[in-house]
Amino acid sequence: MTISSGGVPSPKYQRLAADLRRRIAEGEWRDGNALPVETELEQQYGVARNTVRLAVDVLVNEGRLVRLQGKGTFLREHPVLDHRAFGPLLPSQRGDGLAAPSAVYHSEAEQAGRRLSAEFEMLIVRARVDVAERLGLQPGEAVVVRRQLRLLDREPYSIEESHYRAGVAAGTALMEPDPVPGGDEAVLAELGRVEVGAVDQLVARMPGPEEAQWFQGGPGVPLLVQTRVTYDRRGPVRVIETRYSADRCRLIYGLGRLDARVK
Amino acid sequence: MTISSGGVPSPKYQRLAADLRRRIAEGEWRDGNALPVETELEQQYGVARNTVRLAVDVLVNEGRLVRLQGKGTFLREHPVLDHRAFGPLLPSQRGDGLAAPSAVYHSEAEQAGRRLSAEFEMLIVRARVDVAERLGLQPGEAVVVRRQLRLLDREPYSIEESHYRAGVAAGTALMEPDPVPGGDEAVLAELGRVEVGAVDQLVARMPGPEEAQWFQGGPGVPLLVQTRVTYDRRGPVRVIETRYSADRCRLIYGLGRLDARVK
DNA sequence: GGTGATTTGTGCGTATGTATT
DNA sequence: TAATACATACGCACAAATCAC
Repeated sequence: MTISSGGVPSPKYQRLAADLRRRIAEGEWRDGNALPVETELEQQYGVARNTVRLAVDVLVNEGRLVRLQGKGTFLREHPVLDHRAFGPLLPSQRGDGLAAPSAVYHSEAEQAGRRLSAEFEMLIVRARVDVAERLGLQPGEAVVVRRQLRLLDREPYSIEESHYRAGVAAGTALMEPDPVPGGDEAVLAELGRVEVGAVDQLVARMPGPEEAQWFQGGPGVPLLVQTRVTYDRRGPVRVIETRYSADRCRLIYGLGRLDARVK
Repeated sequence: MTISSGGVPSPKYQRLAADLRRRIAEGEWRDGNALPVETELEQQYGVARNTVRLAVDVLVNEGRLVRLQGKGTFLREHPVLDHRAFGPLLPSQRGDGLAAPSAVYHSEAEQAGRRLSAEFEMLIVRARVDVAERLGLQPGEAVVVRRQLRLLDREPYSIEESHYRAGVAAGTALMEPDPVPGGDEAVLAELGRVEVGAVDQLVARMPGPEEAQWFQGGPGVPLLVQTRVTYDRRGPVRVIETRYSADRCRLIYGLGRLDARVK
């Protein structure tokens, strides 16, 4: 073991993990270069391959390393795209700070030199209990879910699902299995339901198996989940749940008066 | 193998993990009961102990299970406490929606029947590059960091760090190694620096080793990190970075007009 | 296009350590 | 103290994906 095993009586694989962290921080294996292969790490540290794998597992689950079968082990890349979830928009963008039509997403990405695309789905399902509660529905009542699967530079970025009470969507373009040009907000406005407020709830958690499969993030990449309930003067209008791959997204909220500096 | 290995040619440990997920979802091992011990799972599924551990590893890193040496393997508990990061406060609370004095935290916890405590530290350090940038400082300039380590029912909940430019804090109570009664906002107000706006940036990531040690969450529990830059009319005032253990916290933002329903 | 070498993935077995009960 | 249960560590073999030739 070339690792200082002096005062710290911790297990080998943990010391090994700590040493790899140090070497990463010091800049070995910059950019896209691979780490030494497992057999070489065995020899460098004089441990069994199993121990090497345990150590690398730790860093993988911290989101620092990615293993690719047949290729090697690499530093995880973190190309982030900011998304302004609320607040003053750039002059070139429409909206009052609350609504974030698809166009806003795309212009954010464009200005960062990235490309955002989306697939659309519409489905009618029984409301999840938490959705039903927020919309004031009976448990098990039907809701229309309009889903956008967003890709950033071809890679999974977010899943956005708008939940509408069936009665609201009935007979409108919201029942069509296609995105509404101008955004769902336009349809709501025609119905006289202009969203003037919202409550956002933010949580982070690890993806479940289906989510992990879609997001392709692998272990160590949490999801950032934003659950927005929008309101007009009559009450709740819709629930918008957006799940972001946390290594690709930062959510921005502009709050209060920002006349001085908008950053 | 009692698992249906029919159409799915995935590895044993992954099928085993999927089966454990199913059994968890179906309610075996409710409340605080332990899962079968590893040797029993070996026999139930007819695999090596190593394979059992690989499968359980998956669920541990998804945040679903916790392993306790000498005791067993258990479902992870998720007692969450909402924290209102912005928006209309309850009538019993002071504040304009922007500032969140410690008193607010405590009353939130109290109303949920939980108890929140905090330890305080003050330190003077060179500004991190991102903090320096946001405060408009030269790289490496000194900042005063006022840190609150918050515990919820005796368990680690959050780390909040306010970063002040040294020039701002000099000669004020902000240099004292104790919390300011009434909150740091009171001191800023005396200096004529009333915070009127803020920009929040939200990200989720896995904890580093020191963070993991403090939060005691183990693998599978991400952090939710809120980085707030507050502004008065002259410019940025301070950077407040708050790291939450994601399994114990939900952040709430009230946005726009919420006269109708405040939930 | 294919073949073999490389590299990580999966799976088995065994032994011993450490914390809890 | 003894038994239980997870943690650490070694070893081996073969599979699957990738890459260089």
